[in-house]
Amino acid sequence: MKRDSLTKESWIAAGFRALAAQGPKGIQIKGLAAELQATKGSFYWHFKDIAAFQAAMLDRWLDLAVGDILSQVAQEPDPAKRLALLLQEAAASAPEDYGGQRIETAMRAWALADGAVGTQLARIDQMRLQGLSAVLADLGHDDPVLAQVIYGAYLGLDDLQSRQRGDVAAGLQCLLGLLGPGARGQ
Amino acid sequence: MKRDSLTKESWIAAGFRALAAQGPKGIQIKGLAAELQATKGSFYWHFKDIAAFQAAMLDRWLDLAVGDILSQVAQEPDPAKRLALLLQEAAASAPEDYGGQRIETAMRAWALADGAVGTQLARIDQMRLQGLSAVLADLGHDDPVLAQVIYGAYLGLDDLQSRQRGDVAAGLQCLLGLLGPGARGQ
DNA sequence: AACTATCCGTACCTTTGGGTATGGTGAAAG
DNA sequence: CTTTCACCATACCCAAAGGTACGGATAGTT
Repeated sequence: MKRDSLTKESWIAAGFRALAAQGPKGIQIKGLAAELQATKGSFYWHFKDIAAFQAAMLDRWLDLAVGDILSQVAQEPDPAKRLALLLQEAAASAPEDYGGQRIETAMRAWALADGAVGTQLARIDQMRLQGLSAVLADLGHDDPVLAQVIYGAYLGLDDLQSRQRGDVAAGLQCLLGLLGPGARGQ
Repeated sequence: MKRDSLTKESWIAAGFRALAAQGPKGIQIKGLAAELQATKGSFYWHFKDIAAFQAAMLDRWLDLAVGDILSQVAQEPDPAKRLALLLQEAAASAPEDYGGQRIETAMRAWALADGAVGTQLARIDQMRLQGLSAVLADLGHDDPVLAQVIYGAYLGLDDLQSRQRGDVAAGLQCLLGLLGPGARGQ
């Protein structure tokens, strides 16, 4: 292998960075190549076309978004601490090389304009909701809508506070306070 | 005036419809002209260029998103009913000619990729949050974060449930239930 | 009837981005 | 030293989209 050769991962990471910075229109070969100081020749060596590249990004995204978070959380014995750990892990953003904090919102925006992205997003949301529902059930909350409310509030707060003042942690703390003393695992 | 002549509003409405259906990339002259059964000649008669068209959409959007909703809500004497009325008006989607239910999410996605849209969205969010905060203050909730939580939950639920099962109304009902009996104005 | 302003269709230019073909370069194997 | 293969640069084609110039059609005006 040559010393300075790029990998699929290099291109995928650049794709996430461009998506986070410029939206879906940022995912274009010439732009990514410029940032990687390469040309389209390299891109078409690693990927058949743009569609294949997008599919690779979606595969990678599932790892970044869910990964082994849920299994890690499941190992925490105390239900209340499980909830806190879950929300903490959810707030942990992707690595800076992969778009950092803004990648979550950017992917959700991309999902609106592309069916394949939407399908993958539906899978990820469903996994997260299932994990959150399980934790809430252990805390005695059996309303299936509650998980959607908490997760939805997290998503909405993240979107809101990218333009308004405030921080997501305080919002979630406020919401958990409404659930009663039993849920505040600290 | 000729009998079948298009107006600025015709193009703007078509722009919102295309945005709601295909995302920001749907806003392109040829496509809009095809739906209006016209050509680019008409577009460039009504608008200087794409940037001017986008600016006109943003102006129109502020009317659609806020309009006289807040002043209408302010005329309701009962604070609890004010909250219910506010959330009800928020759930009322834009006219179908202007993208209907999906336009809100589509605009928020567009805001991520375009600074001017983001600025206008910040204005709209700020007006809505101020109105919601005022109603909540009348109900005795003085936590300034609470308005962000409720509004954020509404936004997040709307996004979530476009791909998952559930309805926004049930989610908001669940959230308001946590606020205590005083807030359930029905 | 002639004139004018409004409104829009058509033809054309230019840029941009996806995609392909092909040749070149360095590292490692023989 | 030569061959091979992984990796990439260059040049080119093509389709699509923004933008411009100009002419034609229609309604109202004088």
